[in-house]
Amino acid sequence: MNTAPASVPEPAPAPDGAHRWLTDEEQRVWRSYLHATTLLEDHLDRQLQRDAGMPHIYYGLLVQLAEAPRRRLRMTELAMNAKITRSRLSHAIARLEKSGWVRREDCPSDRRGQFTVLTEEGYGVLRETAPGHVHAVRQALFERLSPEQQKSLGEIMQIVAEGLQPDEAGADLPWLR
Amino acid sequence: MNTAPASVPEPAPAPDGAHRWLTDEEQRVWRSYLHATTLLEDHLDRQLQRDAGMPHIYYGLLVQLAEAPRRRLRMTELAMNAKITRSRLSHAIARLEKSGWVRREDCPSDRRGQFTVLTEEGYGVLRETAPGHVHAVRQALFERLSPEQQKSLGEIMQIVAEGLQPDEAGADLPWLR
DNA sequence: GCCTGCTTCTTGAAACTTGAACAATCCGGG
DNA sequence: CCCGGATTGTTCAAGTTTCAAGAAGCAGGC
Repeated sequence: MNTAPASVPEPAPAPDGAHRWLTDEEQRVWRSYLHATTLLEDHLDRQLQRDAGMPHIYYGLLVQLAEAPRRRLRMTELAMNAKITRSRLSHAIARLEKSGWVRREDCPSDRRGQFTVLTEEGYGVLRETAPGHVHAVRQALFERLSPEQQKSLGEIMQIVAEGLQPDEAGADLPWLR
Repeated sequence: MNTAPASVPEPAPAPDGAHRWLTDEEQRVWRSYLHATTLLEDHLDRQLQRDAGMPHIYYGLLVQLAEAPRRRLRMTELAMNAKITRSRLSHAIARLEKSGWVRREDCPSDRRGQFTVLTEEGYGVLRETAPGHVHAVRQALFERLSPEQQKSLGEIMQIVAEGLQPDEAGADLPWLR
C-alpha cells in the first residue's frame, strides 16, 4: 500500500537520480492518495453491493451498455471501455447474465464475436440504483471539494491516465509518433 | 464503474436537491478519476506482482511492519493501518507467512492477540523491491505533475479520506464533537 | 484452396476477497 | 466469583480476479 518508508534502508543515492526515494511531502501526498482511493472504492463497492447486489465494476458495465447504441456492445469494446481484461469480462458477463440483467447475442458479421445486451430488467436495476450511487459519489467527493479543487482533480487524473494508457489516442496512427 | 449516464432516465428533479445527477463537468472529472485510479492500481499491482511476487496490498503490509517498532504489529492495528478487514488480513498474513516474509507471535499481555513480525527475509524482499516500486510511483504520478498539482492532489485526497473515515482523529475524544 | 498468423472469446485452476459465523478471551458490574 | 457484552483473530463458503491455455473464426499471401 505504501512506498518505501523511512525505516527501509535508503539505496545509495544514484548519480543520475534513479532510485530516489520520495520526499517527505511526496510521501504524504502518496499516502493520502492511497488512503482516499481505497476508502472511496470500498465505500462505493459496499454501497452498490447493498443497494444493487453487484460490485462497482459490474455496475459500470451496465452503465456502459446503457449508454451504447441499442444498449449493446461487443465484448472487446466493453472490456476496453471498462479497462478490464477480456477474461475478467467473460466471467463478469456470465454472472450478470445469470442475474438476468444482460444477455448475449451472436455477432452476425463476425462469428467469433458476441454482443452483450442490457436487458429491460438490467436497465430497471440501473434506473433504480443510479440515484443512490450518484448520491454516494456526490457526497463522498463533490460536496467536499471547491470548484477549483474539482477542476484540478480532473486535470490531474487526466494527466495520470494519459501517462498510463497504452496510448489510446493515436494508437491507430502510429506514424504520428 | 461510472455514474448514471445521460441515457439513464433522469430522476424527477427533487426539490431539495437530492437525486441530482452529476453535471457534465462533474461527470468528466469522475470518469477521469475512475479511469486514472484503475489504471494506476493495475499498473502497480502488476509491477509488484512481477518484481516482488505479491500484490500491492501485501507489499503495503510489509511496509507497515517495517516501519513499526520492533517490526511487529498486532493484527487489528495492522488491519486498521492498511484499511482492510481483519478477515482479509488473516488470509493475507497466512500467505505471507507461507512465503516466509512474516511470522506470527503470541501477544503476552492478551492471549487473544497475535503479533505479526516481519522476518529478515521479508525485510530483504522489501529492500530489494522498494526502489523499483518507488520508481514506478514516481514515474506514473509525480513526474507528471507540477508542484502545485502535487500539493493540490494531497489536499484533495486528504479531504476525501477524512470524509470517509470512521472518524480516526478524535475518535477517542468523542466529547470534542 | 490452404497455410500462417492474428483476433475473439471462453475456460479452468489458483489466488484473493468478502461477509457471516465462531471460539477464545477480556473486562466491568453486580 | 460470575455473568453479559465487547474484542480478537480465525474459518468457511461463496464470489471475484488473474493467468495461462485453448477453440474457433478471420484475413492475407501463396
